[in-house]
Amino acid sequence: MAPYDKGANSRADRSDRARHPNGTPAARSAKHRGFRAPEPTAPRQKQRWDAEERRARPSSGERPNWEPRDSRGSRPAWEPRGAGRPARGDDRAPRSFDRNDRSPRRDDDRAPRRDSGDRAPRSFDRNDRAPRRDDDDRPRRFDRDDRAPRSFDRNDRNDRAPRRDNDAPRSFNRDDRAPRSFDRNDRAPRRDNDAPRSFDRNDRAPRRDNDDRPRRFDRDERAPRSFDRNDRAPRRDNDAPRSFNRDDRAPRRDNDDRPRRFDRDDRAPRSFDRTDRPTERTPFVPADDVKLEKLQAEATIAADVDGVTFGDLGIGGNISRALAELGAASPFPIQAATIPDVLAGKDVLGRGRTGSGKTIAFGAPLVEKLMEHGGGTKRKMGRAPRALILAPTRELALQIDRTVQPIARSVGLFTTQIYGGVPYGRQEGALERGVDIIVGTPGRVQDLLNKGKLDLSEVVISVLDEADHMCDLGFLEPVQEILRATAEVTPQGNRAQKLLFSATLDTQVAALVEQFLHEPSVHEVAGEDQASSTIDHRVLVVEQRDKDRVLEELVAGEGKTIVFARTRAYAERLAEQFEDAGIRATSLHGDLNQSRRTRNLSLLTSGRVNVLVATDVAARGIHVDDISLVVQADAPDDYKAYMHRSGRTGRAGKEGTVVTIVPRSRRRKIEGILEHAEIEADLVESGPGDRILAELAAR
DNA sequence: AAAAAAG
Repeated sequence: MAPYDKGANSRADRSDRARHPNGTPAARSAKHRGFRAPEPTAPRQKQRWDAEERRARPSSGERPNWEPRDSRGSRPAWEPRGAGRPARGDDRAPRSFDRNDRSPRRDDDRAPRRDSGDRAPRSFDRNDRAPRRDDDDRPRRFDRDDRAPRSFDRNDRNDRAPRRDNDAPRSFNRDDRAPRSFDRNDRAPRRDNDAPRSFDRNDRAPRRDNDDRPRRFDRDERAPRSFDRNDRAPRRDNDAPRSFNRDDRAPRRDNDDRPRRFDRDDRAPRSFDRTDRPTERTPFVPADDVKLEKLQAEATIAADVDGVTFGDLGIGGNISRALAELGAASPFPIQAATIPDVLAGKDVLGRGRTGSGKTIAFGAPLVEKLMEHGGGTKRKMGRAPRALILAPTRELALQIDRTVQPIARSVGLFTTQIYGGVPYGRQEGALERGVDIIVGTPGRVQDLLNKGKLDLSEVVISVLDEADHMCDLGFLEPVQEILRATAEVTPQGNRAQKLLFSATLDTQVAALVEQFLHEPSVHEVAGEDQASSTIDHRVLVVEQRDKDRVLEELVAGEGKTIVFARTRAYAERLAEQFEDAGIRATSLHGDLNQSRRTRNLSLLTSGRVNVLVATDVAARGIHVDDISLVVQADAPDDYKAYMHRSGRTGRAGKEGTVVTIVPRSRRRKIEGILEHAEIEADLVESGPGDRILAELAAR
């Protein structure tokens, strides 16, 4: 579709549906995007500002579409903006499409993040960068934050009893590990840095407690690991194997905590699993009896990375500076854990929730690696790409490119997005001109591959984000075909690399691992579980006939809310119902054309609407700052879905609430999911008008 | 069973 261009968009949009009544103007106006800079300081004000601006402006471009969705929509004032996009800043949006999409991105979001300060700077850059997409960058920062929280608590956990967990896949228990931190210091030598390391990390995030929770039980168990650790002093683990015995984890939580700490150090020792890592590296053992779920992995504790710099990990100066601009001044645990192995040419499995720095964990070393072996072909017209990054949704692919592109550009490499729903022209043109890194979704990549427009024979590094999801029916075959089309060895004769990342990486990836990976190292970050977090989980048992009214009361609050529905039709219906009720809401699902999807997501990130009703297309990886409430209008299919959906809130150590609505008949199912996810939540019967609804909505 | 991913 024409959608691309802005102008086009507008037209397209209308056609799409007029659904959105909001009337919104699209004007995200520059401000948002452009603005990012300000963020730190006073984000909110800006938003308001935006709103005003929007109203003021006529919309030129974008928004036109919106128009009032149907009649009904008389949109509240807010929407009226219709602003168009003016040039500049926001404008970015206009730019390309893709970009645009991105637009939504972040800026806004990020802003909040931590250091604002830092970011600020970037902002400017952005402009310059223009070319690139820049935006992306920023986002990262945030991520960082999120993670942070973890830390300390850990110890506490010990007490907790051993959870069971195991079962569950959760495997990761990250949390548990939490403890780590501090210890680290003790450890002394640790990497060089150690000294330095300090806790900064901590700062980041205080990690949250979360950890704790989950961890609870297990922790203890894990303890064992520890031992070894000590020995290791030097850590860095890399070598050492971060230890992880994920398996151990099983118990997950608990253990972690405590142990972790030690472990870290020890880890090395630990060995069992990983231990060797390098050497031994246990072959990823999938399954076996235990479900793979728990892949064993070496765990990295936040403390371990204190004081470590990207340079220490082997990342060059240009890339390190690009990362700093993105807000990643120093590596997060998952990055410190995987970067060395990726640079060493190994296949890597990384478990880390999005926003925990996963994108940089594979993006930075990928670019560094390309520089190494790539050399000469750089910038040659028509050169074939040498790296490929696949994601399950277009929005996630765009988000990843926003981060990877600036990193690549810092060393003269180019990325291009290859995803569906948009015209082929731009993508084919980029391929003809020659690019170094492809970031996209399976469908379009496979399409261009079969059309002979995309040559993957020189791809020596392939990344699968949300890898477990990429192994689902429907995704697996295209992914296998794509990976088969990539190179087996590098020009230097080394094995081409495959990197698999996901917050819920489990044995589901066994098929791909066995077919395409060679002795992969497995990494995870202790105490980083999704479960762990500052998220308050609630389950409301509601009569089917009262469901819609209950939902309306829940989303009536001021905070940003994402409502997950099982089907596209229900998501659309709820969005319309909310709008009719005077609530600024929009939707995101596969029935919308890409320009609309991009726009609607940006409406939420920019604050033009505070309720987004989506299908699971928005469950994984999407970063939107400050989501205070996640409502599951329909219970998730499994614990993974629960973890990914709930992970949209509680980021950066902020408070977050997840409310799941279930009919009485689904009580058992949701209880099973919560247990599997190692999340504790009380089930409460509720109905329209209950005070609890207003209380949850007010957060 | 649904959703996502090519059109």
